[in-house]
Amino acid sequence: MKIATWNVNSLRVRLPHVLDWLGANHPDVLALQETKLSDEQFPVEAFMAAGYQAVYSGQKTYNGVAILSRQPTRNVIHNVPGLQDDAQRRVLTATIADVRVLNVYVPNGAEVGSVKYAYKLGWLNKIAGYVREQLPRYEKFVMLGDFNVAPADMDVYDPKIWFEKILCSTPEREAIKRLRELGLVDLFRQFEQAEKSFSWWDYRAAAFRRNLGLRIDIILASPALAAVCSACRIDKTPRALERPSDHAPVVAEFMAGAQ
DNA sequence: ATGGTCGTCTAACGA
Repeated sequence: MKIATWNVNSLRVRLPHVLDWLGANHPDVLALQETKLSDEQFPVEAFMAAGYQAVYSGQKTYNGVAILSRQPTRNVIHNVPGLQDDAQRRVLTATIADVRVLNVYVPNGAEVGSVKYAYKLGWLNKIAGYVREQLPRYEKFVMLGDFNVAPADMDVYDPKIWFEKILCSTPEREAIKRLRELGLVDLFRQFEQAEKSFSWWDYRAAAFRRNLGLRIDIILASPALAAVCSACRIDKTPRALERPSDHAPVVAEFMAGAQ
């Protein structure tokens, strides 16, 4: 089984890239963030033709998450306790085969100390409460998406520049640490990885060409699922295409038994 | 160099 996450920064613009990537990689599950589409505009047919079902929680212009899967999705949840009244569509939960999937688009936070930063920390706290309550119910649980947090200095091209800046501040990193303390495992760090492995590069200043990036797209798994994970990698290929998303997909593979 | 680039819509704003 192969499970992936990708912030596409507008599914309308990136649909050709996503379809090409599905064809080349045939993941069982692909969690998307920043679709920026209302539900009526979601390209269900294009994915169906590619062999994928889709569930989605969208809004116009901003945010929007979706889960694509080869097998049917069950028990789809669009809301989280404490975030029911949040108009921002940032979370989607569904079961595929025997895996409970929680797709998140964590708020960016704009700047440390801002109103958006407070919203981000509150949002992370509520999601952690949801995970604490849900995780014991599922042996195979995966929380993945754009976390908008680089968990450690090794996930940042220049930790001095980013010291206590947004995406790297101590309270944000502690929020991620708390998720790990609930038992979730950062699959990427279970394996030997190249130094300076990142999943997001700013569009500006030729950041991708210079590999000035951060690892903010993350796949966290329950212990039972982490135990059968055989690989986790970032696929930089689509970031090098014409008119790319600013994020690259992250892919985790699981040995039979997670099928 | 306190900028730079995208995507949303066509003015700023969010990332």
